[in-house]
Amino acid sequence: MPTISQLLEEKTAQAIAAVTGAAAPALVQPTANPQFGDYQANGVMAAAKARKMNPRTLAQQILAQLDPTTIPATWDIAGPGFINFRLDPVWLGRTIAAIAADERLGIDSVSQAETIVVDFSAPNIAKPMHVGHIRSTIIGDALSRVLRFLGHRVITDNHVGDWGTQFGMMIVGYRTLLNREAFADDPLAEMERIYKAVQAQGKADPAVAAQAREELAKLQKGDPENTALWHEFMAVSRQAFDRVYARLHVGFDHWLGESFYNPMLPGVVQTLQTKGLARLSEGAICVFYEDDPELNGTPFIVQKQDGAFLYATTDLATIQYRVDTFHADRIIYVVDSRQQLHFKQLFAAARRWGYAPQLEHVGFGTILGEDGRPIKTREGEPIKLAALLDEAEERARAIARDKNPSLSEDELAAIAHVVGIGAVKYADLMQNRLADYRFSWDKMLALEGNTAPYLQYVYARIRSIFRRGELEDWQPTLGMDVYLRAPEELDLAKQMIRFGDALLEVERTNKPNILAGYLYDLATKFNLFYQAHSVLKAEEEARSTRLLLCHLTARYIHKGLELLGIETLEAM
RNA sequence: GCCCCCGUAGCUCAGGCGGAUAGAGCAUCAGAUUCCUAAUCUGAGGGCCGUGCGUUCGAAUCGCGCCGGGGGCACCA
Repeated sequence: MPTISQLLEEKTAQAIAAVTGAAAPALVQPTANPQFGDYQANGVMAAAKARKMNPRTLAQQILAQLDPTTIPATWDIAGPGFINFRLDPVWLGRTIAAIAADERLGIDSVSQAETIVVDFSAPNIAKPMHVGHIRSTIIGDALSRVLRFLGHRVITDNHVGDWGTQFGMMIVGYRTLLNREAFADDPLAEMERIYKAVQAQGKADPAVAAQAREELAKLQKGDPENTALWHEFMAVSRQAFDRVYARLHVGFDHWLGESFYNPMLPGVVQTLQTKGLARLSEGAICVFYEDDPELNGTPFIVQKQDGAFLYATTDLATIQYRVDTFHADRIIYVVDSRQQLHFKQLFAAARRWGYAPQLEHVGFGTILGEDGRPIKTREGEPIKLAALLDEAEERARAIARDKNPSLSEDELAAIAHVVGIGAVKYADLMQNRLADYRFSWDKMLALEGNTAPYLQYVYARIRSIFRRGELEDWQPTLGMDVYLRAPEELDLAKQMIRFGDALLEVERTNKPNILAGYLYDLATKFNLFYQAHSVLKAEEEARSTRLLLCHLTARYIHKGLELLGIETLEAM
C-alpha cells in the first residue's frame, strides 16, 4: 500500500488539478503542530498565487472535490489556506492490524527497481583499517540495506586500494627490514612496521624512494617475485579486513579492487583520445572542461608523464565495467567529501564518454576528537579500527556490568558486542553525514537521548514484557480488532505508519540519519505510551491492542536498526 | 585567487527542493517508582537560526554581499 502521505498527496493534487485545470503538487507533510491535525497540505497557497486567486476560496473549492470514501481522514481549512487532515482512528486501527500481518511492515517494493552499485569502505591493502574508513563503511552498508529492502537490485563493491604506490615500499621493506618471527606472529602489524620504516627512509634518502619506485614498476610489469609478494600482502590484508567486517556485520558482493581494472586502463586512455575527449598537456594526458565554467581550469589527468595511470583512469574503467557488466542504473560512491572535485570531474568525463548512469557522490565530513581536531592517537597516528571497536565493546561491557551486576560473563560479552558496535555505528548514522562529527564515547553510549543503547533498550524492554507475561509466542491474530483510544496509543500508531516515508526519504537523499531520527521518535512515543498505560494488566479489550502496539514497535525497531546494520538483544 | 562544505539554546546536534508558535539530547532546576527493566518518564528556564540586503502573502530554509571555521584546486588516493 502507498503511505498515507502519498495517498493524501495524490488525492489532494488531483483535486487541485480538477479545480484549477493545472497540475500542482499538494505538498502534504506531517503537521508542524498537533493542533493542526496529522497532515497538512501546503500547496494550495502556491496554486492560488499562480492563478491570482484567494487561497481560502480555492481551498474551499478543492475540498469540495475530495471524496470522503477514498480518504481515511477528516479535513478543514486553516490559516491563510492550509488544508489540515485528521486521520480516522478506526482506519488507523485497521491499518495497524493489516501491517501486523505483513512481513514487510506495510512497505511496498519500489515499482521501478533499479540496479544500484554501492561503492564503499575501500581500505588500502597492506595498511590497517583506521577511523578514516569507518564512516564510508557504516554509511555505505546502511544505504545498501535500505535500498535493497525497498526492492532495488543492490550490488555492493569493495573497491580496495590494491595497486598503489605503497607496494613499492612494501617490497623494499620486506626484502630489507622484515622480522620473520614478527611476520609469522602478526603479519599485518609487521607489514605496517616495515611500511612506515621504508616511508621514513624514503623521505630521508632519495635512493630508497627510487628503489621503491623501481620495485613498483617491476611489479606492474609482472615480475614474478614481486607479484608473489603482492599476493602474499593481499592475502594477509584480506584476513585482517575480514575480521573487522565480521565484527561490523558488513559484507560485500564483490571485491573488485584497483588491480582488477589494470588491464583496461590503456584502452580507456586510448578511447578518450580517439574520441577527442583527452589530449596531451605538459607530458600528461588530460581531460579538459573548457566549456564547463565550474570545472574549467581543473584538468582531469588520466595518464602521467611517465606513462603510469592514476585513480582517475581506474575510476573511469570501473564505471565502464559496472555499466557493461552489471548494467548499473545508478552508482553511489560513499567517499569523503574532500574528494568532491574528483567526482565532479569523473562524472563529467564519464558522461562525455557516453557512460551515463545516475552517478552520485555521497560525501561525508571528518571525524573529530573531543577537542574538535581530526581524531588521532596521542602519538598523532590514525586510530586503528580494530582498537576503536575493542574500546567500544569494553566501555559497553563496563556500563552493562554497572547497570546490571547479576549478568553472566557470556551475557555481558553479548551485550558488549551488540551495544558497543551498535553505539559506534549509530553515532555516525544519526548525524547529518555532510557535517564533521565530534566523536564522544560518553554520548554514543549514553542511555538517554538519540543513541543505539536507548533504542536497543526499548526493544529489550518490550521483549521483556512478553516474557513476563509468558507470551513469548504471542502473535497478532489476522484481522484482530484494534481499539486506539488513548492519545498515546494514537500517537504511537501514527508514528508507525510513517516508516515508509522515512525510508523513501533516505532513498531520495542518501541520508541514513532520517531513519535514525524516525526510530528515535518512535521509541520516544513508545515510552510515552508505556509510561501512561499498563499492558499486561490492562482489561482484555485494551490489552490485545496494547500487546499489538508493543509487538509492532519491537518489529519496527528491529527492522529499522537492521537496516542501519545494528543488532538488537532480547535482554540487556 | 577560484571552488565546495559548515555557522541554529551554555555544549553536541536535528530541521533546510519556503508554510502556522524553530526542535531534541546533554548540562541546570523541580518532580514521578505498592505496578510490565528508573538503562525510563513529566515539567521549567534557556534562541536577533553568524551578519546585511533582496525575492515572497510567508525565509532558519531561496539569491547576492560580508564575517568566522574547515576543506579542495596538474601528474598521491
